[in-house]
Amino acid sequence: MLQTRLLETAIEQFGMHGFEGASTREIARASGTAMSSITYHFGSKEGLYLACADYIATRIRERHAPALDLVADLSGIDREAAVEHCLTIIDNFAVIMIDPESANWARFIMREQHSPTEAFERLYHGVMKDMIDGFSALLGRACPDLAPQELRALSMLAFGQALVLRAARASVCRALGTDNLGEEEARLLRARIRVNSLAILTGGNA
Amino acid sequence: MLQTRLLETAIEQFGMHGFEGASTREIARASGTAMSSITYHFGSKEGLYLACADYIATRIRERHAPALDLVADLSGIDREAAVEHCLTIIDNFAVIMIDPESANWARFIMREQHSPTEAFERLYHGVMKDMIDGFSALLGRACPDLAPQELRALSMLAFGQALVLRAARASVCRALGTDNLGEEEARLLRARIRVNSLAILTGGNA
DNA sequence: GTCTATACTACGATAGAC
DNA sequence: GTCTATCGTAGTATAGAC
Repeated sequence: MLQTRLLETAIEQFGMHGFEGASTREIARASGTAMSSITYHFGSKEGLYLACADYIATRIRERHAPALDLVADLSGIDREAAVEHCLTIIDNFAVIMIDPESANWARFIMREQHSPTEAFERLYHGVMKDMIDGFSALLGRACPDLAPQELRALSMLAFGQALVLRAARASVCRALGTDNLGEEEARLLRARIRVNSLAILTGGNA
Repeated sequence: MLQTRLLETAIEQFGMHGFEGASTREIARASGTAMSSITYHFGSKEGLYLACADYIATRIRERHAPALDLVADLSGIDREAAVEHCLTIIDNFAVIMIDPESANWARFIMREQHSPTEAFERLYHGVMKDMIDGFSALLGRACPDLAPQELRALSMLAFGQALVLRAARASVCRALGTDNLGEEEARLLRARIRVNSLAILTGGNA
């Protein structure tokens, strides 16, 4: 599919060089087609950029489907199970942050986090909102004494532990004395995230 | 100082639009000078970019001087004091991540985290290395049972909690239902980070 | 040291053949 | 639906006046 090939190349290029820095000529060339195909299929460079946001949201939603199902129905879940579900979701997120595959669209999203455009709206309402809302609700079962606003803050901080593995990847690698995050490093990091998260959920905020 | 004015404008522009996206013309114009001044003072666009990295490293080092002093001499520090110092440093970092002033150079650094260039070397050896090494050593006093590699992993994860406030700023704001992180949100977030960090240091990893 | 003027390249968009 | 050709604009770098 030409459109898909263009989208995946574009996400890579937009992530690597930014919106202004990426060139439609190069995106087309790397996709094995002519630049005017972008105009034809997406209207303009900006149209392509927004289509990338939708594409990313869909892909993430697919990948997080198990986690979203986990929080879909909270009725009759006890506190211990809620804690365990939280740990699973955070670990799930950590795996994605470690995975090299997340590099391309992570950079795309990071850029939007700093100065959001229409593309951020599509990402947020396409997948982020449901993840944050769902996780906060689940967290409420694990930490029943926290106010709603505190739960939302805690959600973001908990994700932050895993996010750093992508957002500050180069520093993490340096700190661990490695070139990239292989299986050994992944095991170490996920284990620590689990221990930390358990302490947060059962110690400090219980 | 013309050079300083150019550097600060450049950091803003490089952060906002990326290396390729930022234009030397615009940087010069916003600094109130001609574009050829950049060539004269920094050699080229790339020279300006690298000079920005050095400038950022120096600025951060200034700002983190109290924290770096804190970890300079660990002799005769007891465990309780080490925990308290860790909490102070993490809070210090959180304040910087919340501060709007960090936005410009944070974007610059984030870009380098994803695909490091020579500029990352200058940032890392200019300030990051000392911060990570120092904090890991301090953490070793707070959590004496952890192996050195685990301490380094834990350091990065602990910073991650604060980093998310800058790296995923737009999502954090949405989650908290606010347009920006004001005093009220800052108080809430810092309090939670402190509680979480205390739980991590004394509960899960003690 | 800072300016103007200019050479050269690459960009996004569009028109029109097929 | 995909291509080639081309237009107008904006980029970096450089040369040379002052």
